[in-house]
Amino acid sequence: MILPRSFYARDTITVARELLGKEIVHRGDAGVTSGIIVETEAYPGGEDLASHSAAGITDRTRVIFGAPGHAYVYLCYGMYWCLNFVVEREGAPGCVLIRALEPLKGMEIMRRRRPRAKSDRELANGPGKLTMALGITRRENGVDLTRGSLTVHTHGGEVPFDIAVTPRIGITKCADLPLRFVRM
DNA sequence: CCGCGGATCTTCT
DNA sequence: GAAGATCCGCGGA
Repeated sequence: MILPRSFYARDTITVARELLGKEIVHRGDAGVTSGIIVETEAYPGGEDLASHSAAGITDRTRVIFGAPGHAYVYLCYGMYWCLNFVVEREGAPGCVLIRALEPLKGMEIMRRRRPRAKSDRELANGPGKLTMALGITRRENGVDLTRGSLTVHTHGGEVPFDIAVTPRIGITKCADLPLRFVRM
């Protein structure tokens, strides 16, 4: 089942936690690839200076202030694409960074896109790696996650799991907030 | 396994 | 003009 827009139209931390265990599916030119979300980070906006939306509405951040259930894709360090999901109600900023996937469908396609991966678990165990594995680039910025080529689904047969909570990785502002969530 | 530095370019100051 | 939500290869333990 595709997650409905109401799933995303909630507070950032709740959505970041509940995205763990869900399946991201991308239908690209090479075929279908997918993976289970195992690591996320919350970027709630507002007082959080680490959130891109702290800069206000700009060409880059406009999508973060828009309707929930859309993708926010940006270029990191000039070389890597990072995938976020827009959350909170329309007009309120908030997004969730997808930091790692457990590869599921289209493993052959992902291996071709990630020639440097020495094992299957290295295919998508990082924010830049998972966009490479799924073939996600600027083209996907702003797309609707409830229809189209990039969607998020429930994943049946999921057994309960623990969630580890830690500070977010690789930031300098608001670096101590416990906003990173990892499926154990 | 761990730490270090280079690559590379968009965005905001 | 500088920083930045990263990755990879290298060298050492």
